[in-house]
Amino acid sequence: MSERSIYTPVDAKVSFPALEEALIERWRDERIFERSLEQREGDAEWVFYEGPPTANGRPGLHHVEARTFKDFFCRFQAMRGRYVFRKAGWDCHGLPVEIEVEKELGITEKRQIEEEWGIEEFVKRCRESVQRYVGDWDKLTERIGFWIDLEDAYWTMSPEFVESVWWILKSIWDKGLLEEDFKVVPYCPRCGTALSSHELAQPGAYKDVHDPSIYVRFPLADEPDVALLVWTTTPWTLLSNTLAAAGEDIEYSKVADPQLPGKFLILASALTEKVLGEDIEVIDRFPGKDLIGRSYTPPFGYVPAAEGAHIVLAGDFVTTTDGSGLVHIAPYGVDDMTLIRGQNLEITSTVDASGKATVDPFAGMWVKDADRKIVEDLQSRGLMFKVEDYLHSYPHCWRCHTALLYYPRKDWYVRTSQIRDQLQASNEAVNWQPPTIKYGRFGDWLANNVDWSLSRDRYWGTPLPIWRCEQGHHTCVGSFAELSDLSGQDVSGLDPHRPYVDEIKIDCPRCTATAQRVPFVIDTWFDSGSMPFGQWHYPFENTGLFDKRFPADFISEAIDQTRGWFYSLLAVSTLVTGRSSYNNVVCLGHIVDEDGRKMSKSLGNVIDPWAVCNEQGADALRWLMLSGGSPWSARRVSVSIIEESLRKYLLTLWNTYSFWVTYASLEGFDPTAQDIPIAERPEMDRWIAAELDDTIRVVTEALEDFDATTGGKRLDRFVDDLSNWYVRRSRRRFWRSGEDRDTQCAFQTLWECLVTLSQLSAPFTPFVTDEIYMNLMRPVSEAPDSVHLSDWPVASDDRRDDELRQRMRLVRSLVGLGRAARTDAKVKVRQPLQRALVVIPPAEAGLVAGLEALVADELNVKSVEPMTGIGELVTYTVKPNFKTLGPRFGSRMRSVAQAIASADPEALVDQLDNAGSVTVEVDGASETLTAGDLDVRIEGRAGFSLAREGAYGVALDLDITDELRAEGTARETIRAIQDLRRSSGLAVEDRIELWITWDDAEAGEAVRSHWQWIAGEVLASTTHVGEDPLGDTSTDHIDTDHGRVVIGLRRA
RNA sequence: GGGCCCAUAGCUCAGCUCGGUUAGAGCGCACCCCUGAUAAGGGUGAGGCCGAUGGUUCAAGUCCAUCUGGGCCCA
Repeated sequence: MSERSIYTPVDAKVSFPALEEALIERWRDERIFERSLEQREGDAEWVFYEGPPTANGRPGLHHVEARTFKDFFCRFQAMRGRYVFRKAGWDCHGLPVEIEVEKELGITEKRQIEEEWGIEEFVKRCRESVQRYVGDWDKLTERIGFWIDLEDAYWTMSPEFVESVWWILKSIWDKGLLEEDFKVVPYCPRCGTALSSHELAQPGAYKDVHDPSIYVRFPLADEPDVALLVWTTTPWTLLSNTLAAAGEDIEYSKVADPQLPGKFLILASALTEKVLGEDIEVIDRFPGKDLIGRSYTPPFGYVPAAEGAHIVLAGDFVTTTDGSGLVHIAPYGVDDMTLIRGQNLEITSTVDASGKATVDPFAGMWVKDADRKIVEDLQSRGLMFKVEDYLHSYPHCWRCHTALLYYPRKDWYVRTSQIRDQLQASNEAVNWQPPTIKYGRFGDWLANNVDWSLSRDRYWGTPLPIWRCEQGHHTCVGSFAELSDLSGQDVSGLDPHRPYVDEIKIDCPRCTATAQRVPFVIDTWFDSGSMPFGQWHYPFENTGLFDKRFPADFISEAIDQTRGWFYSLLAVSTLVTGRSSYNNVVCLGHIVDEDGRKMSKSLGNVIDPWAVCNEQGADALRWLMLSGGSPWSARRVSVSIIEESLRKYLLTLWNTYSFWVTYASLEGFDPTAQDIPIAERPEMDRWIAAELDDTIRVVTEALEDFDATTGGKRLDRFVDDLSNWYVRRSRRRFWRSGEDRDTQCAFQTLWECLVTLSQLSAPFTPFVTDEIYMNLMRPVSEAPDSVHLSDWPVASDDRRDDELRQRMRLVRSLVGLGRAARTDAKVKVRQPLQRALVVIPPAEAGLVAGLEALVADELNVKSVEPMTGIGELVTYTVKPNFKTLGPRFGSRMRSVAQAIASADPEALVDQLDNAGSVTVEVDGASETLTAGDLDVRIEGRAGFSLAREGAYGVALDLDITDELRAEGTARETIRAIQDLRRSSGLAVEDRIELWITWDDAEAGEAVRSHWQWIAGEVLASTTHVGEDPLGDTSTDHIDTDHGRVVIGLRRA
């Protein structure tokens, strides 16, 4: 290494994990994140909202995915000059937390909480539970380079956050949209609470289960020999059978009961065969409306006989896809409840809140257990027609996996269905990524919006701030100050959770009776949906900050949040402000394993993010997430896929960087010493600069558009161009003397590319890019202390050169053809050849001008010449260009194609070359076609080896003269010496003493005649031509075309 | 039962918005090359009736319909 080196030597065998950890230290020590914010203070804000995770478990790979995307766009916008405030947040409340604590305490039934532990202790443990893993989250967040303010995170359990939620609820109350109502809700009997519809939308909620499928006889009251054949899969609901429903437009049949001679059954005609088999004696057929209003005898007597009960009603939900076309109605279904209400009937429930039957002889039995008893009971009374097994998908509690019951309860609702239009209007203003979700999954959800079931009969949550007096008056409290006023005591220091808040009594403002808080807490999704307000304790504090940072420019979560956070955010802010709280949302797919299966502990296919960070590094993981395929489709992740992402991009980038630093150190190059304008640099430099410029344009546009993949793909291609074409072609330019202007251009160009590339890649792979940027920029005094403090690169017309890019594309495809020709002829590149003959359409011939030397060098030929006398070597095919001719000729296209096919191709090509256009006869009319209308292709004539593609071709002159063969031998010798240098452990800049002998005169002549060249290439300062190597040298030999050559060398 | 997404090389995925007659990458595989980035790098090649069937069109991987298989969501 030169003493003049100003760059830190680069280890080609880099350990990315170690490098990343060192950078985390540096960023922390030098406050890089804080400074990245400080330097943008006062600039236009770009607002990000963090969807708060529940930190009561360790973060997994899917969390890394979401956090990578969040970080990515924020970093990009920050480099673009925006002030991007990033406040972390934690979702603290809710059933998941309670379940976790229940497990810890060994609680299996809800009542144990109050009876055995007490609410105070239980809630205290919930609070501890959500704090337990925050340290793990913080560590991983830092490790993957997610820059977010963890110090000043919002916690949904903080009194300030709770107060903001109260304020929101009060404003909804004031609009008359917060009400108590009787509704059928999915209810978890184990957790003892109703579940919201978006809790039902959680992954894993629906599971296939086996239930009994039973057909029961409901004898008609006035015709006891005839029974309605009623179908249900929940026998326990028969205990409170209230009504039956039929489809008005469905045809029904009266058939002989195959089990009871002399009796009859009624069921839908379409289902008779399915239910009864083939031997059916049909007595009568009639439309469903004939059944409406008829009375029947219910299977049980628990529901009191009343006017309007136990009759058949019309139900538009009745279908003939399953069952019998006759549906039993009990208050355990949404449709059911509507019918029962319509009859003004009392609701009779035979099941209690823990899912146990309340009527003898079934009292105390868990309903699913009671099913069997009920079936037996019906059988003994001759009412049971048939019992089958029914496999269907049924909702379960997403946390405790208990099968849910649909249960009528009094609960508190937010009347979101009344503002459905507003919700849809809010959504209208949101930009969704991918766009299909906007009117698809999410739009449908809004269009079918149902009221938000808000209250939860639980302990750990934001308490519903509604106080009820003995008269039944309700008072909604919107702040702690208001509660202090109403209660006559200062509650400002109070923990606003159960059980403390339950002890605060107020005087009812309407009747002065004592009022007590209703015992509910609220759906935790309402908390997270309130974070735009709650994170600032709005409107009690920070109103200025809120105004500046509402709505968000960007949020991102996985697709399962469509009905979770994406909905709760939109709904809460629409309720409060009338608009959406986010403008852009990037929706991510799930992480699945290599085989497309979900990652789960039971399958043992979970990838631990820490293991990946320690083995491959966070950059590799981030790069894969951001650049590998559509983010919203399920993403297959495996260790080998991550390793591939590492090798393909990061290592190539690193090698290129390492190459530059190695030679810049050797040559003592200073990128700031001299600035040669782009226009004055060689074509190769102008080409890569043009590619760089295009990359800036494409990446910037893609990232502005929330499209990480397109940006990543462009960077990937640029790195490939840079490493595998620019550096490969320019290598020698880096090892001449430092004064040479061409060398200066090369160093400068590659330096610029690497610096800009490090900036463009910085949001993707923040670690390695900072390492590269810093080492390259260190000599530049005014450079910022991190790539993340630098400004995003701007495209420039100085660098832009689309024509040069096109020319290089052409050259590279000619080189590819030349290589194919060599492979075909089995002549290795090391053997020089005299000529390459190229075929290019005349219109494009000019494009190659000036780049022939490049092609020649790459193909190791002495010259590149246009092929003449082509006619003898190739045949032409001329095809129509359908893209231009199709629209012009429409249905006549077929005739045009025929005319072209039947014309003589050589003549057409001649005409084109001479006149620039051709004339063909189409259906009697003359049509003029230009070069663009025709697609000319060539084929090699038989017996001549030619690599060709479309209208391009390359042929090689395979005549190897003695001279060429000698040069090939010399080259072979050089390669062998270089090999020996390396295997002897010499450094690239070491000079050597070289011995060389041979046992063949021709080989000797080949070596002698190229001796200067050989010695120069291998840095031989002392040479012994024709002498046997001494004993202490490294030796090797090569078998050339001529004969054996022996070489020996040692450090000079 | 309804809605949405997906189906392209052995594997992982582009391309489909806006139809054009020769469908692209990477991995893997075969063969080969390069050697002053070297426990790296590169090239060439084989490998596809673009899930199936109909339809629209001069022309369909691309648009439409139906179906099959997989996934997600809802009832």
